[in-house]
Amino acid sequence: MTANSPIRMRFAPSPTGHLHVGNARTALFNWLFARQKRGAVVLRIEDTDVERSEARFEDQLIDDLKWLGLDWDEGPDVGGPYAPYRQSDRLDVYREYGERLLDEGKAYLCFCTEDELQQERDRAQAESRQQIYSGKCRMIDPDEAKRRRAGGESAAIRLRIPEHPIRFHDIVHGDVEFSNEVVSDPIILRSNGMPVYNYVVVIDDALMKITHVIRGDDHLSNTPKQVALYEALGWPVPEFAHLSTILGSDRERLSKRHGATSIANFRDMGVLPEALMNYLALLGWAPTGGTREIFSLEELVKEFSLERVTPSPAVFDMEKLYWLNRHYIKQCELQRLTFLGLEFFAKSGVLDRNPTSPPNSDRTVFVEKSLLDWFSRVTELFAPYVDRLDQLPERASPIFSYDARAALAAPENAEVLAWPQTKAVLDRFAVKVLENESAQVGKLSAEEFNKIVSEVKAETDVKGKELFHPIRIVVMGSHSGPAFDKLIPVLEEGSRLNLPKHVLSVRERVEAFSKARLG
RNA sequence: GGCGCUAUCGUCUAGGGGUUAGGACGGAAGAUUCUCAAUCUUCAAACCCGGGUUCGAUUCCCGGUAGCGCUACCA
Repeated sequence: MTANSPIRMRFAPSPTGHLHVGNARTALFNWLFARQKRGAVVLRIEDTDVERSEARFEDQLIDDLKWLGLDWDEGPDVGGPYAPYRQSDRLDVYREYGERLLDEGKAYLCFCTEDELQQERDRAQAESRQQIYSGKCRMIDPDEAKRRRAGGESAAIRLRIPEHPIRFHDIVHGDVEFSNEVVSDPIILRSNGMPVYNYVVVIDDALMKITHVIRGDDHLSNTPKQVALYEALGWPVPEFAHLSTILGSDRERLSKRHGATSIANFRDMGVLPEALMNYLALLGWAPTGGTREIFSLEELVKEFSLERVTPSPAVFDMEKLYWLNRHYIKQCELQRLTFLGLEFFAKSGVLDRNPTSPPNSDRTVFVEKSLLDWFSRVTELFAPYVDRLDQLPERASPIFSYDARAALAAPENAEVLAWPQTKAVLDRFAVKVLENESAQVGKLSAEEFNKIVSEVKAETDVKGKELFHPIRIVVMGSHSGPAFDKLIPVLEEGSRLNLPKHVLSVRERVEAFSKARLG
């Protein structure tokens, strides 16, 4: 690796589903390193596994990556000097180099059948020996082998592993050495002509001039095979950085069993991309000093360092992600938060999706200005209370579904309702609201409401929570909730809007409550 | 089984031959608020085990143990 060659990184997911958090972290670290070093980022689609790869997953992957705020300089969607960037479009290249290795004697044809190989492995297993390929076909004369292949015998191409230990450097793990005794001659091209992962990565990384390979440490044990390939081809070996595994709370590899693991899951839960990225950066990396926790993508680009990446596996902690998400929700510009929240309100049914909205825009809800303004105030009111945006409709439910009977019956309200002063407060409050002219038309202002409260206070001589709790139960159905100043106007305006389900005004709430209370 | 990687509070981590082993999430307590949340303050909580090396190891070395990974004509 020449020291002054431009830094080139790659992110190489398989299109087998939505982007997983582990892969997202790998993508992030690659991206951070590249952007910091002013290097290039390549997106390459590894679809040599025909069984599991699907074209539509490629689009999902790209959407997920973009949602996270990542971008790339070369890739199947944007092109670039080393195109194509999809492995299924590069099969000729792999075959060409396979033949070259064969001609140079660095690789050989293997005629063993899968059954034979399986038996070999079983025997090795039974005798508790190393399960490596016996090398049976290593000695076949190359010319004879070619004749057999030409004659129709099916053959795979295997790389010859050299007779010396294989060493390489890893930025996070240091020097790593594998004895050649324990690494099998790997198949690089299957008998059906399809290349194998450990081979194509090397060909592609080398041809695409990748200088630093950052990937999950599940590839660490594969690296010696790859290093042997670079050497066989006479190509420079890149720098490696193997990132630790992300574990679930049971210390097992994070999987669907652990709940949300794909980027799409987090997006659908209303986790902000900046929160996810910040969290992922902290999984395995810490800044100098180790005390700062909040980082934007731009700040990470400045601070990030591969040398400071921890080699030990990390347990994914949802609570800490939520903490960051709460932080970013509070930071979030209200307009953006409102649009994000609208999705979830629409999903919960308190808001109609505009039937005239374009068919492919199910992630965007179109609403008229008055509705938008009102929802932005609802969002402002309740967003500080949620871990994730999908909890917004639930938190805001006192606005949308008011149930006087339930409020009277709720065990958590029982104590407040039983206070001796409560009856007087309730009575006076009801009278005041009902006789208020603004309240009659759903236009009670915060000021007028406060005036009513002070009058109730003066007339009943009840103050503090003995005063506020009963009133809050009437208005919200619960003795805890947001401040009245902001809540009252939201209720009043909501009652005048054309929503799928009518929002009750303060007066309507008082009427319903009195009716339920007094029979 | 073989090989490899890893090992600091419950979790993410800082640190590093001599420290009161630091921060954050979560937990507990208190302050504040009409309430909840938020906020602020305080508290509890860790160097896997055993051998070396050393005046001194949590830190360096070796071994053990445990977890994870690889051991495919998967990626």
